[in-house]
Amino acid sequence: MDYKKYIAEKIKIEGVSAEEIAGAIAVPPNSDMGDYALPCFKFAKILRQSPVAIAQKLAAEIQPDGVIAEVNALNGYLNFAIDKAGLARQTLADIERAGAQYGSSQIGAGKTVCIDYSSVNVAKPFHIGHLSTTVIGSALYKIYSFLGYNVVGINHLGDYGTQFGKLICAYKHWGDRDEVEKGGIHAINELYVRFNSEATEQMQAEAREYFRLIENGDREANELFAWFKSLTLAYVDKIYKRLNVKFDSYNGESFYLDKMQPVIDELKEKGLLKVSEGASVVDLEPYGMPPCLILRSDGASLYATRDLAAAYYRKSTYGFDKCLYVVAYQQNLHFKQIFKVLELLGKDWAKDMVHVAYGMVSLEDGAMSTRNGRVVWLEDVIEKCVEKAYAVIEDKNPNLENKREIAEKVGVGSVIFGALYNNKIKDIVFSYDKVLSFEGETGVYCQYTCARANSVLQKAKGMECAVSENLQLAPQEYEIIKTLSAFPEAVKDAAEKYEPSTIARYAVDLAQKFNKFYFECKILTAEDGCKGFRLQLTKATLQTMQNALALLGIGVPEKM
RNA sequence: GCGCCUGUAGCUCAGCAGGAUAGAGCAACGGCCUUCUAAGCCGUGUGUCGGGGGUUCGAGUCUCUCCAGGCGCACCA
Repeated sequence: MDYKKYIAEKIKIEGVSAEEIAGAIAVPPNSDMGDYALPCFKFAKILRQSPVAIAQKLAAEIQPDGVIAEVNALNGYLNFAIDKAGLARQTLADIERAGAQYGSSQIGAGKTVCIDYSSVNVAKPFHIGHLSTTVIGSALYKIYSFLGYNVVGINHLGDYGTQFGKLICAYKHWGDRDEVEKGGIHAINELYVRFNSEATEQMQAEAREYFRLIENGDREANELFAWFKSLTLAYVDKIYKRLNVKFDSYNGESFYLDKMQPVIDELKEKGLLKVSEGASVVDLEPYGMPPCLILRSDGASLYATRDLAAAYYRKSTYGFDKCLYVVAYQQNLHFKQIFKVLELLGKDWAKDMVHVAYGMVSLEDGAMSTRNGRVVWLEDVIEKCVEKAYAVIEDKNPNLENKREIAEKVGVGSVIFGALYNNKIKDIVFSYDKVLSFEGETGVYCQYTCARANSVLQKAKGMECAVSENLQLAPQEYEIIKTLSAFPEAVKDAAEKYEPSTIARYAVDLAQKFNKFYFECKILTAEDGCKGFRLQLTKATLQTMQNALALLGIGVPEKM
């Protein structure tokens, strides 16, 4: 139920619509002032009365009913307290009925969203710099699906470029089939790194030739390249499985090679393509941007060309209503240019393209650098977190069954949660101290809260679960109810802002409120009617927490 | 130089399309396990919300300007 709307309809102010009033309604800073408030200051001019007088007058006009329990005027604010027991019954019933679907909706029914995320490069192992795009994109995938959208997850593979000529060259000189087969992506990456530090002029020339061979369909070169690609995919797939991430398409850059010409032709037809300094560009000067490079002076395509072709393909194949690119903010300009070019091409769907930009990851001693070996591999981070989780279980709960399985959920959850907890635009300085911290505002804290709730519910099996007729809510209970009832809104908010951290923050908030309740109100030893309510409250909290964490790709162990 | 982003407690960050005394976690110190998992709970302290103008009844939130940091700005992706 939309309380703001309900309250707004009760308030009559001449010349002000119910919608405007609903929009003005805020939440008081302190819950003992009420649940909703209408500041009356802006009506003072229209009504030619003081805000204090307006609030008092309105308070006298509104009769409490089954929904609004109390109306008060205070310092120019009109405060509303809603019927707590009513909200509690409604919320618990909603959660009971919807279960794992609580918080979902059908607002996206019939609409399609494409999300481009993770987009790994062939032959490059995952490092922590790839974590943000992967988990943010994945969370958005789950959030939009939850809201009823048809979602297409796209891993826009970096599988085209001169670096693959270098890679083949390096392999031909120094590589060994068995070693690469055994070492997988790290072995390939070593070859590439070695090429960059040791390659002679002669080899550089060879590399260019190999790249040309790939492009011209040479069998051996393409077989080698396909092999490197499959090794890469096998490697990332393992990580994706652990992180609960999936894709519907792995169409990468090379997929669009034969799809660029129509775009280039159209740019020419529409007179958008100009030759400048030998290259073909779209002039964006009138829009305050540098030109968008479409073809190099040697005629080769560029990043932008392939991205335009990909946008065309996605629009025609999926008919998206929205197309998201989860890519770091370094590429702000690139996407602004691409979107502008689409607009100039007359594509009205250019407005549906969104660059979901996020901050950069660096290390405490500066930027990451594969060359200097200053990298933190994602698999190492995950492994360390899982090990730490296992050690903590060994220490605190050594008799648990499935310790490995639980440690996996806790460790992986911790990695994901850490990457999603702050606003995505913030830069991150990676530190093991931080990811390995399992206290406070962490994923582990949320999971632990669930384990507590689960444990109570286990012990309550077979107990009477009825809620008493004259339900009186303790403040701690009401705080939880309010938070639970706000979950659907939090999900929508996260989707609108492309901001999964909203969900992560929500989960911590709910956990904090539950833990306070858990500590201050006994559940199992409460009186019958009260106990029934508290058990349902516990169950609803657990369910909502599971739903929230699931949207982030985080699992919840029953015990830990 | 131009453009975009960031600047809130010692540290890491929240702050709902401006609203009532600015909040969490970490770190520090002090309490709480013979009673529902102490990966927890409670308490103590700190803020020129980067600086300065402006709009407004009201600005951390909007606007202008300055400062600091990050990123980007033609043939890489």
